Amino acid sequence: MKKTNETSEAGSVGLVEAPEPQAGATKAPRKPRGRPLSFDRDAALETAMHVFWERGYEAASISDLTSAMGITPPSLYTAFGDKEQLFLEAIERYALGYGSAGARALVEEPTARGAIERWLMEAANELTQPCHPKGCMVVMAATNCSAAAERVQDALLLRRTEAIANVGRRIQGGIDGGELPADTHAKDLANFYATIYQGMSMQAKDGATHESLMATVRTAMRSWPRM
Amino acid sequence: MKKTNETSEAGSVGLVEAPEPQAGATKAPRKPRGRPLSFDRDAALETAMHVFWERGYEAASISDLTSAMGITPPSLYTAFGDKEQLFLEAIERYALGYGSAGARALVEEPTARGAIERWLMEAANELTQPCHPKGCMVVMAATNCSAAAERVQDALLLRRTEAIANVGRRIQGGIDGGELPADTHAKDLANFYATIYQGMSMQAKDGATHESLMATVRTAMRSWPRM
DNA sequence: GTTTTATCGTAGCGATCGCTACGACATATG
DNA sequence: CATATGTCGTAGCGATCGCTACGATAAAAC
Repeated sequence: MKKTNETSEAGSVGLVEAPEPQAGATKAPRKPRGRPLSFDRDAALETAMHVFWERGYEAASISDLTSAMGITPPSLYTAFGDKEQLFLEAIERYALGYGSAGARALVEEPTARGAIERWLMEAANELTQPCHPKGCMVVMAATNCSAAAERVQDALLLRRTEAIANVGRRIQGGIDGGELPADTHAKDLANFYATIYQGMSMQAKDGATHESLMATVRTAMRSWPRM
Repeated sequence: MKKTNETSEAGSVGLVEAPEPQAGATKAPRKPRGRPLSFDRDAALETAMHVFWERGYEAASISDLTSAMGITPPSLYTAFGDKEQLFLEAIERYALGYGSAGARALVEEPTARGAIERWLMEAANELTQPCHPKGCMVVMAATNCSAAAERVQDALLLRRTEAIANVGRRIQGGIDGGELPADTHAKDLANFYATIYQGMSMQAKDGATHESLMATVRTAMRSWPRM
């Protein structure tokens, strides 16, 4: 068996920060034994992410991926395991990059309302950018798949579920802090704004403009509970 | 060439009402020449619709379809043309059946607000029914496809666009009739509630309950413009 | 009855799918 | 140097995809 997953994990961590060689560490950062990869693994993963983002998990064929990444099938399988693992790495990369604005808004904004509003306004901007595929990859990349893609669908569903839970916790914090009425149902409100976000993602894929999504955000904020 | 599309059209019309033999009409309802179909075309189409609804356009294979419909591939191609035409017929059937509640609410309700609210409340019920696939077929059945499915994607996009336009016209009618503030932007408000509907469809596919979607509808109606 | 028309079931077409065997090649280790 | 390790490109595996040729069969037209 080949142990490709080891380097695989290191690669996705390397997106955040380089694996700093600790001074006097026991582990030496020695080079691996055999012939090294002849391509930039990170750049190839970035390209694969865009292909999956554009086409979806199953519609993106190995042929689509390898030609876009500039490598051959054996190289892809050596570096990433198989199609499913490559997709999961691509999703992780997406979540840490393009898809990270929402989580940042939730922890950085002082009020729950400000956090939700910033999340959606930044989404209106990001989902309609012309330099990458429209819509949210976590929402759109595996909506209709065959039974063979169940693991991938479950992974995306888990990410969506956890994101909504984070929104709910932020809202509950607002309730506890007196920002929102005490009788506010945090989960329902979180589901509402998640519904808005997922709907915006589909609208963006259907060609909606940034201005159109911004209007939707403004309208959605009118549903924010009044004290 | 075989002329299967002729009977094809008649079949989808027959969903609404039987082709009544007009008294003294010039066209006699004579039987077709050759060997008749050995299966119920309407029932087979209904089954195909459910398979497409459950799996999506591309993930539903001819093998999936024929085994569910209880027929062989040649019978499918004789009766429906090809996979694309079968899907388009299935979508038409869906729009006239399960997906027709929204259009009905728009024309039947006396107020624009009542129409939108009834549309979404009925959607909350329909999208979560356990006796058929979750979510809206027009929204979900071709979200991530290969380039080969462009025609199908365009057909669904057209249906979504027209549905939103209908909502916009109903809202504009409410503005003109004095039900809504004169400065209300009908298209923006229609896009907002379409975003809600499409988001609800994804939530339903992710396992949301009827009660959860109803809570979202109630929250969304708080965004309705106040006079 | 014969002829014509059209669907039937069997069987399989060419294309593409995800994936890999295999020998050549490039690197670290001894 | 020789050896071990692991990626390289070529070429193609078995499976499935959407779809169809073909002879048999069932109905209407004659």
